[in-house]
Amino acid sequence: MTTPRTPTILDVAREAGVSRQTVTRALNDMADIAPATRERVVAAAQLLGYRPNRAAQSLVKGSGTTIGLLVESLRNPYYAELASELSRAAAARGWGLILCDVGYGTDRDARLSPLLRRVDALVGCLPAGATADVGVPFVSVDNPDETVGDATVWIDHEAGVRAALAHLVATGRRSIAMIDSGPEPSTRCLAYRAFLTEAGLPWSEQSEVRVEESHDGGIAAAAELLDRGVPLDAVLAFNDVLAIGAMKEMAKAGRRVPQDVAVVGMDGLDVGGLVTPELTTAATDRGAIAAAALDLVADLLAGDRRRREVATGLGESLGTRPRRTVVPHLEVRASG
Amino acid sequence: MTTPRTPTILDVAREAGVSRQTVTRALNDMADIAPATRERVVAAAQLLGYRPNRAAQSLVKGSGTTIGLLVESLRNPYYAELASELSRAAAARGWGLILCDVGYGTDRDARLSPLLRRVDALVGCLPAGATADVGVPFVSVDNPDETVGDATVWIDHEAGVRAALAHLVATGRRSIAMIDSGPEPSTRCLAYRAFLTEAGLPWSEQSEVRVEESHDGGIAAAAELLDRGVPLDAVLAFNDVLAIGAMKEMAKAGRRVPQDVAVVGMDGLDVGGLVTPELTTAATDRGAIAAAALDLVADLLAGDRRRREVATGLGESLGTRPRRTVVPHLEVRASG
DNA sequence: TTGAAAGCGGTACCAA
DNA sequence: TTGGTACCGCTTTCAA
Repeated sequence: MTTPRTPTILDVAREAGVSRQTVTRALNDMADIAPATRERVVAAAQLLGYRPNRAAQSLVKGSGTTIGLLVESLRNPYYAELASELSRAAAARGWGLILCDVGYGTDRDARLSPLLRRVDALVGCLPAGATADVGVPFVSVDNPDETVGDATVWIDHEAGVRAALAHLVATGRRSIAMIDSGPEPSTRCLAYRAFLTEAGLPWSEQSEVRVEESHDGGIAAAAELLDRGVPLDAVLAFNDVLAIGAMKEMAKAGRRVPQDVAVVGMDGLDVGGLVTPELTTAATDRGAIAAAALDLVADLLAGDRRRREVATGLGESLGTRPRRTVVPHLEVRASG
Repeated sequence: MTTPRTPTILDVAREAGVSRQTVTRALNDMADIAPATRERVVAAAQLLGYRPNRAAQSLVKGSGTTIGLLVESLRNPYYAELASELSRAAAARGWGLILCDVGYGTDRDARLSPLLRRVDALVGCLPAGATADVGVPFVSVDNPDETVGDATVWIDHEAGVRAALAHLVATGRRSIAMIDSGPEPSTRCLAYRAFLTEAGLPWSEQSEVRVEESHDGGIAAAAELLDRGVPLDAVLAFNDVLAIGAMKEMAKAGRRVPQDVAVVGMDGLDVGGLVTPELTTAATDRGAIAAAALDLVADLLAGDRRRREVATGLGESLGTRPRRTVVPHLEVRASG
């Protein structure tokens, strides 16, 4: 038994006894077609299970922009909220957004390559130095390593850290530890040190813990801090996920939050509102981050065009478009 | 100044002084091309900012499957976790997954239509009777209304409810309320009633609250239950998000959870592990749900083919493939 | 109202 | 090692 290939517009035309243009007219609700003819065509298409070939359609109409979103895992609420914003921002521009949940650890590249042949550009939120040279424009979001990608959305975490610490100081805290993430002191951590110094607050190596960026990491960090037995009336965490883990461990160890020790996170995730007490956090505007990322993608896509104009002697000059957008922090959102 | 149109392979060929096939060879790392020629071509492509047209490429090579994922909002952790699984399952099949975060309320269709011209099928997780007749195969996930979509992933919530209630009863609870969602009693709610009856446990209309499916809904529901002043030593919630809201409100009202009142959710979301105490929940296997959904998509896509065979007299018979996959619940995950 | 022909931008096969 | 040519499936323009 021969498997018939998937039917094309020609098959429908043959079946309906008309030409292919007539099929197009019928199936696309165009004018100038006799109702009877249309019905016959529609019936034929239905019978054959015809569905227009998307690639052919795109080829002739222009394919529209599709971008890929790279995240470690959508189970991390930070990425989930960002993806939500990006999806809407993309939809607003009429762009498609292909999701690539690369997952922690392994075969990043394996998951990546099938994606690359489908997108015009990539927006990525990957911590490590992964994903260097893909073939398409690449906008990295909140990546401390600015050498990654063709453009960067940079979040002003220094301001966020200062706001968070100012809040703690204003509420009378003096022994403030920091839960940092990553092998090296982050920008946030450096800002933390600078603030403490300027404010004349105590700091020592014992004030900092460095853990993996996860809920469990937050738990481990809090346990470690308590273990050290140093004075501690507040903790600033690298982000909300860590902060929530820390809060949980503090409570488990019998410390009252925030009476005994205040915990402040960064990001302003929804989950911060689910826990008790609600998490105090230096929030970022993920809508703005998403918008900035898509603007950069648009710039990059347009930049190719501009570069071409110059190359062909038609353009004026390249014009130095910023390849780095700085997104500010919002106010500190204190818990009830 | 004329804006040059985006360069095609022909432009590169002209620039490099070769034929277009040679360009293809050079750019696709194919054999049988002189290194010098390749370099020249690559340079020309680089100069022109050439990038192959995806649509054209797809047209000639076969476009590969791309599916769309419809969710209310990725800010709802349930959808986020499901999207994560679906993304990976799709990647494993070499499929692309376009995300459509339709958002609550408004312009669903507006967000939907640009998506439809990009996908071969749709997987949707929409509660209301939205999105009836899209032009592509549609698999609805966990939708109580089975008339929606061409196939359904059905979750055996009845078993989940029974397991959850059995757990409560085993720990000595007798006055068990239910927080339900939606205007009508859900399947879960009916299962709840049946279980109570069979177990000889008390039930009255006062035992149920019906609220909007959100964290705030959970808060409101708990407040309402407490207001009623009926006996209450346990609450079963329609899902984890509601349960977490309820837990929070209970604690706020001075009820100890779980000593005074136990709260059980359904879903088994990660967030259940973030709150204190950790949420007890009747978990589902979202990996299985995702796999089932993609299997159904594959069936649907293949079904078109089969239908065609029959229509053209080549196929045997349609064969009644199930259009509804039932995914079981996992065990109840009790808190510490 | 319908049909014929010319592309859209690539890749593949065969001949040079 | 390279180029010529057909063709992928659809839409659009122009005639009939």
